[in-house]
Formats: sequence, C-alpha cells, structure tokens
Amino acid sequence: MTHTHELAPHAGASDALRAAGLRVTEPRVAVYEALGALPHASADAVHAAVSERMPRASLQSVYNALGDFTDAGLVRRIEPAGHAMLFELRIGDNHHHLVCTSCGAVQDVDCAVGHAPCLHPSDAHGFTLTSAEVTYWGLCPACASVAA
Amino acid sequence: MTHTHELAPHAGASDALRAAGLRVTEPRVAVYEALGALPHASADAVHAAVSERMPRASLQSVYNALGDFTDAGLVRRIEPAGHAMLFELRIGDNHHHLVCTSCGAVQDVDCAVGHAPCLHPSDAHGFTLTSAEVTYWGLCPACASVAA
DNA sequence: TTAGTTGCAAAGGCTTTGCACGCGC
DNA sequence: GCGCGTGCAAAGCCTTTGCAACTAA
Repeated sequence: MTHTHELAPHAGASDALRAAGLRVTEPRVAVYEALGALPHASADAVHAAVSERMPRASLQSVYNALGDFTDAGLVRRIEPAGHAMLFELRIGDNHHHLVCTSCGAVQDVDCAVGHAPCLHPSDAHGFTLTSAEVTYWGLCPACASVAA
Repeated sequence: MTHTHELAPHAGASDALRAAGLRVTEPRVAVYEALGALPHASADAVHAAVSERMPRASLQSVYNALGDFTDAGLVRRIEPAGHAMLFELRIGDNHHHLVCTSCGAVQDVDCAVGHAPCLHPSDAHGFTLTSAEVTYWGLCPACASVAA
C-alpha cells in the first residue's frame, strides 16, 4: 500500500465514521470532534465549534452530519421541550437526562435501577422499538436559586 | 339541567378548572373537554375540535389554555421528536409513551417495573425535579409494515 | 469516474409575543 | 368595576428542503 499512515488527531473520528459506513469528510470529522468536546451540544453550538476551524462549514451540513450520525447510531439525539435539540456521542452506557425547564441545561444521570429495566415496556403494543429515553424535568441549581 | 344522558362533561371541566385556581372561560372548558376526547392531541388537533363548537376560538387561546393547564398540573405535555407537541389529561397513573418515529403516533404503556422507580434518578445533581418522562422510540405497526 | 456531500439560499412548520376589546369574578 | 383572558395579527426560532458544484472512494 502506498498510503502514508500518519497518526493524525482525527484518526479516532475517521475510524468511527468508517466503521459506521459513512464517508469521511472534513465537516463530518469536525462535527464528530466537536461532539466529543461538547457533552450536550445543540446544532448551533456544534456549528459554532466547527466554524472555528472551518469557517465555510454551513449549518445545514452540520444538521446533515448530525442526522447521518444519528441514523448510523453514532450519536444520540435528545429533545428538551421548548429548546433546540441536543446531540451527544453515543457511548453505550444507558444514562438518562436531567433537563432544566428554565434554561435547558442538561445533566447526565444514571437510572436508579440497576440494569435499565425502564428501557423495556411491559407491552410494546406491536411497536418495533429502537430506543428508549428517560428524562427528568426540573430546575437546575442556578435557575432554582434565581427562582427562589 | 336535563343531563339525562351520561355525565355532564361541562361540570367536570369547570370543577377541574376551578380546583386548579383557573378562571372558567368558554375556550378553556372547550379545550379541557377536547383533551378528554382526544388521548394525545396536538395543539392544532385541539383547536380543530374546539372550533367545531366555537368557531371564533383562536389557536393562540388554545396554546394559552394548554400552557396554563400544564402549569397548573392538569395536563401533561409530551414532545415527540420531530413532531408537534402533544397534550394529555394528567390522570395520575404514571404511564409512559411509545412514540412512532415515522408518523408520530403515540401509545400509552405501563412501565415494566412495578412502582415506576424510573421516575427517581440515582442522583439529582442539585436539580429540583418536577416530573419525569419515559419515552420508547420505534415504529408503530402500520409504519413497520409499510417499511418492511 | 461515479455517487455521495457540501455550500448557498429559501421555505416550512410550530410556537410565542404584543395589544385592544370582552368577559369572568 | 377591576383584572385576567381572548381574539387578531405578526414575528421568531429551529429545522428541513432544493439544486449546482465539489470531493471522497
């Protein structure tokens, strides 16, 4: 093989993309890495991060990449009511989310029950389930103190 | 009056509104009753139902009523990703939702675990929790058969 | 080369906001 | 009568869609 196999910092992202059957493009790598740095980022936040190193990257490309990642199972999409949707790298563990109804802040949290039994309904009613999501609504410490 | 039929839905709605500390107005009663007839209705669906008996009712009033109901704890709001938000009367039982990622259909379902332990996170991280929500994503029977 | 992606632009849908009039209390 | 809620209208935000040019494989 004639390819130069250099050890680029983008290697992790590229590998992940390839493994998921996605073409490796600069915007996608940038989006993937931005997600790694931002735990719960909105499409806009990702775009802002990507833009720092790639001024020409469009918001639509970010949406596109995020959508592709989600379809490929690389990313998990969460939707805080009343706020823009957020994305996070799917890291395998089945954690849930604490969402502030005031500012939209999101905090990861483990389920109280051991092996996430919440992820299996008693009756699927014929549905073909693909994923489950548990969300806790409330006020984050900052917003709670302001409200009080 | 002559409520020889079944129940008098108006009385129930009025009582519920008063009990919640809300003024009893025609649009609100109409919205409340529409919710009783429609298990999981979107603001638009509620508006359509309300309009049948109240042509002048505005969509904004419906949103307003729905928001007030939610704040008052009379109604529960659910947000299927990618679809308009839905509302349902809060009936006390802690059921969860099966949501079709294709058509947005929603089906009620009980949690597999007995007393809804899923509703209590292992660590609130300082958040003041007000509610919890469990959502199962997948394809409804109809969409699954079409996709297959 | 060939097909998948990007970038640019605009449209689309859902929800919220502002203000004068009317109704509930 | 007072104040909240309604109706009318418009704006706002986030997200999706369409198409020509480009780039990865």
